[in-house]
Amino acid sequence: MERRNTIQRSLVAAAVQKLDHPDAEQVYAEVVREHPHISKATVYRNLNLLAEEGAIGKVHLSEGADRFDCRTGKHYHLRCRVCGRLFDAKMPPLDAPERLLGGTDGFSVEDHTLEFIGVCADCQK
Amino acid sequence: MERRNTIQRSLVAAAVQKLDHPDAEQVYAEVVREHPHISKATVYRNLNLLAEEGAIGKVHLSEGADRFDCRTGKHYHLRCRVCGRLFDAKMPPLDAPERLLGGTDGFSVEDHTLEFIGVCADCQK
DNA sequence: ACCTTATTGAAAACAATTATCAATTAATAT
DNA sequence: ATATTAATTGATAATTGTTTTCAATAAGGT
Repeated sequence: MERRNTIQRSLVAAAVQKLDHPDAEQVYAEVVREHPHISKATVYRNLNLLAEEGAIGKVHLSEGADRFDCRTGKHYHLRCRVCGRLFDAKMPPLDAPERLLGGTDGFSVEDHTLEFIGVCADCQK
Repeated sequence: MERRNTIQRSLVAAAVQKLDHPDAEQVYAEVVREHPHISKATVYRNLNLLAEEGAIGKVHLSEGADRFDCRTGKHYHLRCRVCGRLFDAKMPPLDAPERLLGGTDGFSVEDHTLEFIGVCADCQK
């Protein structure tokens, strides 16, 4: 199952770089301009492949479609509940917040997600 | 639009009390035993109504269907990635974690979600 | 050029949820 | 009790976001 370099794959990767936290639909819209025959399934497939191999990040939110992120290091997001835009939080990842979990009966914490919800500067006007 | 007391609504509420963080499907399965003619749409509608009025909690996770919670106060959850079960975190809600967000360009934070992912005691065996 | 196999495109399948709408029913007034 | 009326229901269709299927295509090595 060695990976091959397809033009579709690099177009998808480039679109994630170019766009700001796009969802799959937006990536498709961007790629289809250069490559009008690409299938939506190919976009989804490649987004997932790229995310699996760590080339991009996949962000699951408390509302709406998944977003994709060219920043790959662990970081949190702020989601504007008005326009839906995502912003990178300028905040270091919490250091082992599971230590705050007093006595969780042998549950072994491997990861956590943290999402901030609010209204962005533009939408406050 | 004043709310009425229907038997369906109270059965849905009772099922959420009885079950442990069920999803809509599980609530339906429970209610349909007593009330075989209930529609799935009615279950979804009432879960959302109850959540809106604060009688139950609705939990959106990073995977799978939404869960419902008879505990209504703000608290976090641990999700077992093996069996999917949800556990209440014995941890006080973070106090204004948005203070850790240095300079977020006028974004006003109203809320946040925090979810722990790992493996529960049972699934570690 | 040839072979093997990953990848593609198109469409269907899928999962979770919401919308539609005529029929029913709870709460209120009569 | 009875009529009124608007919320609610049940059944189904529609939606949204995503994955699966599968025959056809194309990469990359030999």
